[in-house]
Amino acid sequence: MILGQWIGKIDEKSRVSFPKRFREDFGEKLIVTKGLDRNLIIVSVTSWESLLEGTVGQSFLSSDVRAMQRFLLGNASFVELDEKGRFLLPSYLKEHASLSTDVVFAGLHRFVEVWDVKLWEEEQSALREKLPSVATRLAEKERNDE
Amino acid sequence: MILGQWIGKIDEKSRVSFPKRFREDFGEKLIVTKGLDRNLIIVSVTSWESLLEGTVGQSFLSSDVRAMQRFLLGNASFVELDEKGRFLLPSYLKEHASLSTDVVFAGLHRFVEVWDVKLWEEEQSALREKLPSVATRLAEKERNDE
DNA sequence: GTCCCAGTGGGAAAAAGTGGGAAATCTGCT
DNA sequence: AGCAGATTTCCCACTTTTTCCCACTGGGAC
Repeated sequence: MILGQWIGKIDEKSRVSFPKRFREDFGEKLIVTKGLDRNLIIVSVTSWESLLEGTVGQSFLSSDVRAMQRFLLGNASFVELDEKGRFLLPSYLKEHASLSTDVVFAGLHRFVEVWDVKLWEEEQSALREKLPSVATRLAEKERNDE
Repeated sequence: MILGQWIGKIDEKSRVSFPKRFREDFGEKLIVTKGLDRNLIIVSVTSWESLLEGTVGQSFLSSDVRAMQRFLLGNASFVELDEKGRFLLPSYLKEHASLSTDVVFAGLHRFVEVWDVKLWEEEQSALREKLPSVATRLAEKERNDE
């Protein structure tokens, strides 16, 4: 179970330390990709592959398949940690998440999210406002699914 | 698994660097052809035939198959990389994808797409809008296929 | 305090990317 | 056939990026 948060830095060479506590779960090789919000997602190679099942094998004649592939595969990046546990962050990902220097790594069960500190804090305070209604909707959904 | 993106340039002589990270998977000899959108597709010689299965591998008695053959095969160009990993881009392909100087290479599992940077960004933001519905349709399709 | 380790920063060599000259080849025209 | 202009190929030079180290810092344990 991956959880907790950690604050790290991006240096001039776009290197980022991957939190030590997550390293044993993920290994030395990671997949970094765009998140659905202004953030990044890091997953291990093994869970990445299971995520892709059923989408990438299909024919490129379908425009839906092409769209999904462009999002899932085109935006992803395969990175390896150096001996100090750092990896190189591609610039297109850095831009997508508006990362400057200080970033937050948040463990979310099966994957890790990366946020710019500032945006993370904004998200947190926004969360405080909307959490009650979110909880209500989730509860309704759960009831309907049964 | 081919994934990730990279930005390259087309120089005055219509030469383009093929990203290093893709080179080991593709080798020195590539096939470049028109994509179904405003883009190009690059395939390795070895996976070219398997990629075509299900598209042009079918009977030539079907006029749809013939049409697709004309598009994919008729527009294909066989190129070789120079010692610096560059290849020459035929002008009819350059025009098809509206390429100017900066292009994006996106790795999509078995092949690479080439886009003009501007068009790629537009595609990305369009993707953002339609991704939820795309995901739903793909999930439904998968359920029906079972 | 000292030791140790995770994290951070940076130098320098190597590799990759970019640009362009000049020879070689091709093309069309007289 | 022979020439002129354009295109392609081969090669070299410069710039930027990446990679591989090594050194420093700061906090926690002893």
